[in-house]
Amino acid sequence: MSWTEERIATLTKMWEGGSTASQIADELGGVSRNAVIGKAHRLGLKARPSPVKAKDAKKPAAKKAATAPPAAKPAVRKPAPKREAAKPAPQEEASPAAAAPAANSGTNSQPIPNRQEGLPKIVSYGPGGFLRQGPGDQQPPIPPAPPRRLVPAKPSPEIADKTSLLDLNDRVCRWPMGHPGEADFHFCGEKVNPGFPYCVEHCGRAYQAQLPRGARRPPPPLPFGGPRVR
DNA sequence: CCCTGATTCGC
DNA sequence: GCGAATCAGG
Repeated sequence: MSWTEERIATLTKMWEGGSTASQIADELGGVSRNAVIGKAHRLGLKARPSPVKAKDAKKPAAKKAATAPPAAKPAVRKPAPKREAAKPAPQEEASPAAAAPAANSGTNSQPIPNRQEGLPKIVSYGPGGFLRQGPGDQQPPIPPAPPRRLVPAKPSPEIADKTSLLDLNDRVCRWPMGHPGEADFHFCGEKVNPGFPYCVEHCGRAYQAQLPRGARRPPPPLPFGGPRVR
């Protein structure tokens, strides 16, 4: 399985959208969680609330006994030995500075509460790999009010005033037109169905019944030949 | 235990 | 460039 443009696009969107690497890997299929993380890092998009504490001011360069540790370098990663022997250097540095009262106590603010707290919320992704939220995430009622007919694509008049990523706000339809990365990729841009991220027309397409992640097999009939080609 | 992301390093 | 193995925190 290779990293095509679309797979990378989906990975990027989901990663930035707050999905976990496992979810992304599951969605993409054919790749492991580690592959997703590795790719994300290679793409340069990292920095997300990670469980491992963010060491700062300390040198983490004691991991693999980097430069020239005196002998005893296990080096090779064996397939299945027990834990790698030894963390060689305890690395003791006596904090010399007397004062340094560290007045950075209030700098811990992570504006990223974007995590499912065990809720069975269903998060899936639309045609362009864009976050698609369930109706319950917005406002419980409000029937999508299906349109009379579904026209293939007739959102904005011309591509001249097409809705770009920067033009998105919570009043215009975020339905992607085309594929990310393409020259004329844009968004629907219609006035949204109040309470939804899409216009009335695209709500009818976005909010089709989505099975839980486990029992989901055939992708729903999405337009534009969505990114998932399994 | 489970989960998470980070990192390393052989391929 | 890729990703399994590994690490490390929650």
